[in-house]
Amino acid sequence: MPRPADPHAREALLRAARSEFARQGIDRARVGDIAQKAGLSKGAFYLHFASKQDAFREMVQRFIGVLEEHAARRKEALRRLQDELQGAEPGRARAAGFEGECALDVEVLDALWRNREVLSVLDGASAEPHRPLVSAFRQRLRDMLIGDVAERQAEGGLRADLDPEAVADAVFGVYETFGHRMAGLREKPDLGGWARTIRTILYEGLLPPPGCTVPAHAQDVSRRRGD
Amino acid sequence: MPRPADPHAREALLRAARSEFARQGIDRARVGDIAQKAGLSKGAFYLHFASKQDAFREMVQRFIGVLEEHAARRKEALRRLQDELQGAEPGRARAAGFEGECALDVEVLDALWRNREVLSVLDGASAEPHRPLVSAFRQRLRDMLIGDVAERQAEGGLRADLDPEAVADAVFGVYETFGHRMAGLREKPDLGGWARTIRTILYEGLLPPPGCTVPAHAQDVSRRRGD
DNA sequence: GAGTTTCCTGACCCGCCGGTCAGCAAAGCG
DNA sequence: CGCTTTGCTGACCGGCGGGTCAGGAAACTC
Repeated sequence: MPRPADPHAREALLRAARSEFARQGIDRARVGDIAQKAGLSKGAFYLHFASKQDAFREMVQRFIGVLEEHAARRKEALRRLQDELQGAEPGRARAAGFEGECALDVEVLDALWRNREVLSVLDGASAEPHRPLVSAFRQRLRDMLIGDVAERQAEGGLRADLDPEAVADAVFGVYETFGHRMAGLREKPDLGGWARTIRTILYEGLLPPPGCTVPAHAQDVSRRRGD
Repeated sequence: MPRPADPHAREALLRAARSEFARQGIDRARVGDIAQKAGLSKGAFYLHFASKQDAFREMVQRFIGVLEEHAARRKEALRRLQDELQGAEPGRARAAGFEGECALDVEVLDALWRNREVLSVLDGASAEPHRPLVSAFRQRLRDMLIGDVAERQAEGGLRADLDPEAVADAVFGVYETFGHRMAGLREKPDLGGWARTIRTILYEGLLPPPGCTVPAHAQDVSRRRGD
């Protein structure tokens, strides 16, 4: 009669793996330390995973699943929001649309917060032999984002004079930097505030809005200065 | 009479080191391979550097120097541009200012292009024991950027209602993603186009500009949809 | 309680590689 | 050319750690 595997072993090993990967990087993380952290042995690790790299692969695949789930839910929620706001007065629709979208962004940021160790690990895994897996992961996210942007541009929601790939990369970059910020925090930040800031920067840009009290001369010239 | 060191040895070793670091990551890069790539021996490597980590540190410090030099030159060039555009008609000043700034951005992007291997290395060095050095490097860049943003906000060039740290992080994120793009390219991209695209996204945001032909209703609702 | 099967353990093996060092030779002066 | 000093070489050493495996024990059925 076969002995059933400890149902928690695999999860514990994965949790320990990502913690050690985040702390030491994949290459320097030791299987012995991972197993010990999980309360198991090296042999147990190798029962569940073919190799360290295998554990890393599963960690990434799970994270992809999380992000794709969020993307699907967000898409559907945006559609429902759009339907709800039809017929509403443009001003109210705009404000409610913005807040609604920010609320959805908060969910994504929350998922990033809960997976901030994974973000750290992925950060430090851009060289061989991890590169193919991480490149594929990034490209998958990028493709999702590019599709989104192109769709929004086609329906007039985003300016259509910019290359969707460039836009997607800019958006990706902003989220990634905010993801980095999470790595260094002990407590959950104000994700609502982050969502509004990110959305404002991405939608409206960094220039002062029209009607600003700065002298037109100073504004016209310094306005084109950069970061 | 002391034998002078080969004047090219250190440079050759650093070039080889960054190439191998970019390819394999610091931890998996082998000193034997680095030395061989430089046309020298392991012993020669250890004559010039205390350790692999030491070579990495010098690589990062040189890159900081490059970026700081560019930041200083850019600051000075912007000041000169500002003086030149004083008294000019606002419309012309704005357009000329934008193009002038893009030209300066091209120089920064060019520096990133020439150091794209370093960008790759830094990408993959976020775990211990490299973390302190890389975090310090990033924080230094971030501080420069935050200072810039705060200054621009104070003089009305950038909208002042956003946290300068958040703005700096967003800008940093965008440049970083475009830096990533460079890693995968064989030939220099159209940096002028990149500069304009980045500047447009950061200054004006992703929403369609006023006067767009999309129906107001569709625009008002879908306008608040996101990435 | 006995028997069977599988899970888990942790000692072990082997290859790898960072860093060392004895010795060779290049550089340059007198 | 001889001598001195230092740069450079590459064999060597020792520690490390990925992965293996023989054996113990847990799980479960009869």
